[in-house]
Amino acid sequence: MRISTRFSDSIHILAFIEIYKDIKVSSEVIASSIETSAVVVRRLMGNLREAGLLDTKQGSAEPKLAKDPSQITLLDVYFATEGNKPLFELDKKTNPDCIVGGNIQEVLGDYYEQAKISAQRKLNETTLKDVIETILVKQKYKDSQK
Amino acid sequence: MRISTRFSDSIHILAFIEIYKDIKVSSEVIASSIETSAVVVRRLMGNLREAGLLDTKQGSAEPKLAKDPSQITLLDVYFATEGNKPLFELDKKTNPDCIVGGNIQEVLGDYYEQAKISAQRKLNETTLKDVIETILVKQKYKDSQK
DNA sequence: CATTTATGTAACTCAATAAGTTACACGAAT
DNA sequence: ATTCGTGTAACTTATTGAGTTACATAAATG
Repeated sequence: MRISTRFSDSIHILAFIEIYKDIKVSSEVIASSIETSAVVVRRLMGNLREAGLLDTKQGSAEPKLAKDPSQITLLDVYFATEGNKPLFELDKKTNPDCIVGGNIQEVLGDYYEQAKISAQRKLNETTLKDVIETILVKQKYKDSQK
Repeated sequence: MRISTRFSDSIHILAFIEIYKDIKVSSEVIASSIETSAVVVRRLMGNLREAGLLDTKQGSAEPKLAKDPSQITLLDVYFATEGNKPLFELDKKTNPDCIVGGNIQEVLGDYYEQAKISAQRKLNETTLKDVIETILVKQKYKDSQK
């Protein structure tokens, strides 16, 4: 299983907006930090807006977090970008006339759900505030090494 | 993130082999339970063999589990099929000259690792024996409803 | 208030990858 | 010896995420 870079990129976007909240921040500028295109950034910002995590206004380069960073968890961002997609893929169909094929999907589905919930619970323990603080601490250390 | 059907299919294969251990089981037969092709099944069986979970012999339709079903966890199968691929994708590169871009990969990597371990721990709690038993119980219930 | 700047979004291309197919060498069973 | 089955390489196809182009519309600016 693999979670696409959309998730990482969305966290990146939110962290960037919060850290640089005092200056103008266009999708172009954010894109250059992620090293992707501005359109991709805008698309992701659209998801974050729909999820109620971000406020944006067309035409104005002034995105704002819709909540305090301490109230946004990685799980919130996960749902905003990945929705309710399953973490583990089940087959579309297996042979219903076979004992194994006829039952395994349901059985595995239950176990997968447990593993997924477990991962999500962990993501829910970390807030955007934690991420930002850790980024700033790391940067401070780098600066002190120069 | 999404784990491919290879994982589900591999568990399916192992469960099938164990349940039908008294009769001849060719890749063709297993494929018809999964509703896929025999070559795909053989490829997966190759992975399981490499991981030390399955014994197969070229030419003979008699695959055997290499361990007792109670000693094979879903995590073992996970590693056999998915290896050590990350659960969450990080960007290949972000702008090192930006405070956010220069630090976020390392920061997120740490949090991702925690979530991944959490999911894996859950997968490690379930054995092939559990899966097989649950399949058989479900089947028994279905049969009793006829 | 006209011009510039920026967002929001649709439509398309491109690349990566999982799944499925064909082909065939080689081992095992009969 | 012939048939059956595995192991594997090489190819095709489908899906999907990422990136691009284009443009309508909203806000900022001088």
